[in-house]
Amino acid sequence: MLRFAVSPTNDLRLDTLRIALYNYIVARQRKEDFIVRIEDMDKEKNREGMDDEILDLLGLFGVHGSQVIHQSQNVRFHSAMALQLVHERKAFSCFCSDNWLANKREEAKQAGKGYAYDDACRNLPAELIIDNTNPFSIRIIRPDADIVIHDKILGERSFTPDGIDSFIILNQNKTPTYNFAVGVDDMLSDISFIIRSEEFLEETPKQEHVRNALKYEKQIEYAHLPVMTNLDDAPNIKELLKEGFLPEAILNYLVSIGNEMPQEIFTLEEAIEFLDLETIPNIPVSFNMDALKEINRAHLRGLDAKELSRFVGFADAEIGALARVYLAEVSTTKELKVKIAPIFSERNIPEAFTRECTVLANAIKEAPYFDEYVAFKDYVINETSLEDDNYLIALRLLLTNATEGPDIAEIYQHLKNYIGEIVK
RNA sequence: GGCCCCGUCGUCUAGCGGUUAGGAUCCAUGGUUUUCAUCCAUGUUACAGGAGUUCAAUUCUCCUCGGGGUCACCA
Repeated sequence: MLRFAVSPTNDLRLDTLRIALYNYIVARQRKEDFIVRIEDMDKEKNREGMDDEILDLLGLFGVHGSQVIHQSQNVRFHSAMALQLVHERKAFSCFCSDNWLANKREEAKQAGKGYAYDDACRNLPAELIIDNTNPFSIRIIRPDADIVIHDKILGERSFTPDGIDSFIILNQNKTPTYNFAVGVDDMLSDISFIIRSEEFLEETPKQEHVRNALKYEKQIEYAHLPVMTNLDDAPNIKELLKEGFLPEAILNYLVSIGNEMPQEIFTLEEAIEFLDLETIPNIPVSFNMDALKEINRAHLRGLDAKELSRFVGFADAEIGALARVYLAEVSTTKELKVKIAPIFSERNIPEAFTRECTVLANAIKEAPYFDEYVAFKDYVINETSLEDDNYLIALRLLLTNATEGPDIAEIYQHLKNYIGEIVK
């Protein structure tokens, strides 16, 4: 069982989607189930409806969970297991105040050392606990030996007890903390393989520690993907879709970034066939709009002509083929629309070309049908006896409503049946 | 600051002890296309720095410098 865990507090980001895709792809490779877990423990930050929005977006990318779990539904299990740990003296009540802990942290910083809780409350006598009316949290007792993680990408990593620390598993209000909830939930869902961003690497041994304390024996496999940087001013998924990027192109980009695949352009099904976590180098990746555009362009080129035409507001294979010609210079459906729409709109002829255009238009209206551009061009030139380069620009203006663009002969091939419509 | 990771053309990268250090892109030049663009050809450009180990280091080790991550009663 693999899972994608996401909190419904913010719009789905590219790096988060990347993690979802990897988990889904590997689940399919291993022929295991895949679930989505909504980590909705922070009631303050949760955004209404965000969970459904995220699920809808995942669906666009072909990612479907066999079930959707809301973490908040598991709180009774979290509480029960925390209680069990307290009974077994693997966890203890901590009465340390926020201020006091903050001071400790500051002291450690001044001393140039890493901070770890000093276990001050670990061995409080029972009577001190019973009589204490102060609020308290529950901490799990730190492990007494290093915890070693075997990672498909990073290899073997070990973590010291100090680094793992006697961390809090239940807040003062007795809600479970992140690492405890996640550690328990992955156990409850029988998760076998976890792929996540390397920025969460330090959390992994803590969650392992929780499961060890609960005597859970199944070994979960890990792959920590190199972090994706440069995302602060990168567009989010919804914006990219609006800009005219295809989901399959975004998927292609996110799976190929920092990961040498046997071919540059691939589909989800091909990714399932080719992806090999073991060959991913441990190097941070950064978002690159140009690379994404290039991949989007390739996916648009691969579309069936009629399908492509729908993205620019038509349902006509010929116009789709025309749009494909324009992919030489643009890379999103939105940009494509900007190129195609004027062709079928009223002409906007610059002053300098009005004479040529009028003459040419009259000739074209009288012209018979020509299958080839060269014959068409020779005919109208001959009829109008215009000279020098200007007539070419004028002709382009009449045909496309623009002074520049791709090879006009190629454009004519797809436009020749519409000449009567567009040259008036 | 502690701990961890990373450093190859301007950019994205291949490389896993012996390579003329390869590709893509950008840039420049030439050519095709009676315009622009496309397309084709050619060319310039890189192992962060310093010590080791070795017959041999871009590759292994250490140090310096640079970049990133992480150190919550948030998830």
